[in-house]
Amino acid sequence: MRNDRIAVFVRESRKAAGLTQAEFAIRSGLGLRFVHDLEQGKETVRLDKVNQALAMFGMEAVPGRIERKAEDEQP
Amino acid sequence: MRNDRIAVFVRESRKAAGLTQAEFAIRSGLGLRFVHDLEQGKETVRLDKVNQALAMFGMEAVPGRIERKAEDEQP
DNA sequence: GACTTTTATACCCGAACGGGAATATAATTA
DNA sequence: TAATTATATTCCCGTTCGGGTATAAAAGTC
Repeated sequence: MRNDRIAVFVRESRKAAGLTQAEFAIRSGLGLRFVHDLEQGKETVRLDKVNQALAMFGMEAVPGRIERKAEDEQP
Repeated sequence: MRNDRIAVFVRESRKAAGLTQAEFAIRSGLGLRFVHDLEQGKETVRLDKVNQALAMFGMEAVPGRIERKAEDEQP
């Protein structure tokens, strides 16, 4: 599993909005299965669906510099 | 066609690197067809492939605020 | 600890992605 | 303008996504 940035963003935004995956699926017009997969960081999802989810929060997928997690840093 | 941010970024980065679509396809391990589709802004591409392309420039798909183009602005 | 809600998996299957390769069209260059 | 190179488009087709639904597991509540 990877692609945490988008997965984490969607999950946290959804929770912040007080929605369950099921509710979010309905409101966004996406399938529950997809919402789950997306939040799990599934890498092979389709970009249009990802954007459909991000659009719920005024966001979209854009290029961003890859950044290491703190744990991976060289001391 | 939509998803210009990623499409434009890949196209311009590739050209800046002095690569043709064919060369870029080979180096990135992606299909020529996909590279073309991506640069055309095809929306239904798979995220892992998009990231595979962006990774060539140290980038990845991340959530970003949707921004209108200047032309769409209300005067 | 029993009950309710939410999240995680599984299955079936139509729809569509993407690779490779061939060809057409457009853009560069000599 | 002819020749060369790059980009766009098309075909065949194996692989896989994602919807819907059912169920299991986990998390949260009283």
